Amino acid sequence: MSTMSTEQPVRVRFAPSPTGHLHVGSARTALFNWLIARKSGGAFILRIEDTDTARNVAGADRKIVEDLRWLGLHWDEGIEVGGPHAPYYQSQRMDLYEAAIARLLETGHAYYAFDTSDELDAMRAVAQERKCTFRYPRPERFPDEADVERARQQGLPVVVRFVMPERDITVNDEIMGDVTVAATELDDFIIRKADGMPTYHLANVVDDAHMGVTLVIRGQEFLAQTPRHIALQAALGYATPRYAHMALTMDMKGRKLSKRDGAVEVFAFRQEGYLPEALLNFIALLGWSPGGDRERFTLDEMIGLFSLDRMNRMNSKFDRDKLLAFNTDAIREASPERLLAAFDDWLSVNPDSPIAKANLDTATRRMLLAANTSVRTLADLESRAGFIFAADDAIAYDPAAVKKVLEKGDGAGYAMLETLVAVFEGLEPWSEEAIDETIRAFCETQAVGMGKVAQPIRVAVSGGTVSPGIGQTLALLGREKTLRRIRRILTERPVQS
RNA sequence: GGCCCCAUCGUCUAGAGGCCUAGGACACCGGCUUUUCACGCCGGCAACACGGGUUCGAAUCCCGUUGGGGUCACCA
Repeated sequence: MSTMSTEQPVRVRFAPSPTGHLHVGSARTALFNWLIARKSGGAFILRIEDTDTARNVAGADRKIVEDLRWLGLHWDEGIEVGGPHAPYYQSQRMDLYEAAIARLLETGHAYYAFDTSDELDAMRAVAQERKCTFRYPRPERFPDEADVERARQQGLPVVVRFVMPERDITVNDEIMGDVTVAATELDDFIIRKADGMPTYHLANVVDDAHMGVTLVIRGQEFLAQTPRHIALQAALGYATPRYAHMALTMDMKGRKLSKRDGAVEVFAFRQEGYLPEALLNFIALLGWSPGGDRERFTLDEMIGLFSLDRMNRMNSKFDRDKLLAFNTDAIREASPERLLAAFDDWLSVNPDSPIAKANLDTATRRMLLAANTSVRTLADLESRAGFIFAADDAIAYDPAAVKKVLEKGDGAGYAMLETLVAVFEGLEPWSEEAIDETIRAFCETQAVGMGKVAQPIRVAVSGGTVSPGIGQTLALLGREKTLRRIRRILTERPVQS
């Protein structure tokens, strides 16, 4: 079978910058790396690329760790778990970069430069005017240490640039195919910034080599940069790893996924009540398909099915509706234990919700879940049943609901509530079953439809027309609160017609 | 703008020259179910960007056009 890949164990890495919570696009990159590591019996490494001191956000590494763990994408080597190539923060590996830069300087593969950003901008502007690609003008004579000293004294920025070889470079990409970039498109890029930190290109290449990374799976935005990395590897005597550049995930308009149209961080989806298995399944299908009609998989199934040659080359759009559908199914298919665990996790990341503040016992949480199997996200439980646990005077009445359910027909709904008060006062015991049974019997003797009875109650206790089953709702609410809310609406009569 | 990548329903995709009158899923529309909202079930609408080739035959191969994306940083 073709799915029984002969993939050799690969060493892959996920190397985010610590700027905040994990973005779903990054999660997708992490997932594919993780999948192939698991499938091949290789290793998945988590490295933090924090060489941009200005952009680093304190605590972001912790958030990334939390998000990755929530997804179930565990790493074999990296921050927090350690490994043979520790440390896994680039800011702690400066000696490695310094050694590499020194070697490049000594062998004539790199040189110092002192241009200010204004000068650089001016040169680019000129190139722009002449409509040609800007390429940094390599000096005929490379500055020596004395020049560096002089530049420093003059307060000029001192950077190190790599001598880009004058040859076309082909990337043998496992997704995009062979991509050749002409020598004329590449110039002497910076490998050490004025603040002494290595640039992404240098640190990334050095670390991948030292950590024994054999396969690099990353977003297509890096494809055009890869020739630089290949040249760097050649100059440093490193082997070039295999490359696989994935097409990107965009928003529904084909633009970059932005916070403006909804959650983009894994943590935000967690707070919105998505299950990691649903998110992962959905994300996996953005640019990958095992072929055929199947599209629902567990993580374990994905490991078995995954292969790079099934990756698409075209960008995909993040369709939130489809994700919601996946989540709906994941909730419906989850075992009671799994669902309870997921709900508890949701409560832990939504501590301010009424439902979390109610500190429900396990039996009640189970009951709530069992009776609301039609929710699409765990957060729906809050919007559906949150009012039960809110304070009585926090209930806001929906004017349209009041008008339609209570006032219509000369206040028939209010009249119904008046009658119901007496019924509820004598109802024993106050349980879901007894309440349902009593209401059912009441409807029969009064010869009215269920809707005529249940809807007024809903509006009275919730303010709107939506709630879980009426028996469960009132049982959870308790007799006292039920009656209090009914009496309150009878006195207030919130909307005048 | 230069360079690079891409192009099947609105969206994710199946499709590796005849199996395609193009399949599945989501969304949408209609119906059923129903104490509310949903869920669910059934049915329907809907695509090979365009133009040239190659071939007995093209969604599948080639070229061009158009469109989209990426990249040209002391960000990763």
